[in-house]
Amino acid sequence: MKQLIRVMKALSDPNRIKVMKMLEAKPLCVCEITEILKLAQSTVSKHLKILEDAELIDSWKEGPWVIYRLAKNPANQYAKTIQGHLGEWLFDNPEIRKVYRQAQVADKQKICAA
Amino acid sequence: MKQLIRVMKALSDPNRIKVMKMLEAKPLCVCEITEILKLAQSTVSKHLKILEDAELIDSWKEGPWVIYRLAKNPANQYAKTIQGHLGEWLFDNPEIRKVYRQAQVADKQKICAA
DNA sequence: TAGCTATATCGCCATATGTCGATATGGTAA
DNA sequence: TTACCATATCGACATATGGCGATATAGCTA
Repeated sequence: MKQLIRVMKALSDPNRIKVMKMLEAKPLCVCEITEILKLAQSTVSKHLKILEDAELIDSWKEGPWVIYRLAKNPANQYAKTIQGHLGEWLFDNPEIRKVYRQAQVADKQKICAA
Repeated sequence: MKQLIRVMKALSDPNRIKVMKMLEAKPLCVCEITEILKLAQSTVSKHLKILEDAELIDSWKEGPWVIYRLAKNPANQYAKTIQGHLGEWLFDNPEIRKVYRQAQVADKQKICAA
């Protein structure tokens, strides 16, 4: 039950939902997500940890960045199922469409190390 | 997005998850749920309101009782989808199995007006 | 080594949430 | 009407959550 609640809690926040939808566009580094959400970097880092703990996303290092993406085939069945549905949800939401489009064109070379 | 978050928040609490699974056994009145969860009646009432606001359950009056059941075909697509999955989840969880069995045999004639 | 960049963690604060007991509401029975 | 029962709402409390700025960590580059 803890695993299920972790997933539900993780998706109980609008900014974390936005992150999930942004990552559908493409994998992103923390500074890109921070720029799009207009939150403090520490806040974004915390959100990402919550999503990662729920197995909804995963990450790897790439040069100076930590890149996050939607988790591929999570062991957590709840994460896997809900993540699948999320992919079909919310595209009619203007706020979501906006961050999704921003994610599509995000360029870490330009955003980071400004 | 608010609707989705309402559903996710509603299912972010172990006692509310238990209520959902108990209602899979059969519709129950508030005093039966209160007895099984061993919580204050006011607490149970609040949990039920949260689940009902998310369209995961609905209710009707029947004699002295208010009976709650899993919502049939909720207009809220998120509620509908997640409710469907919940029906297949967590039966391997001992805590859930316990309250499920208690719900199956609950008898409001015996529990209420003790 | 020193300094810079990206990210994570820490400490704090305001608000949200889960819990309870007490009280209000609504219906039924005497 | 009065009394009682089931349920809902209220007010208070402790804990959880989301936000921030400051600081720590890790890797790269000069």
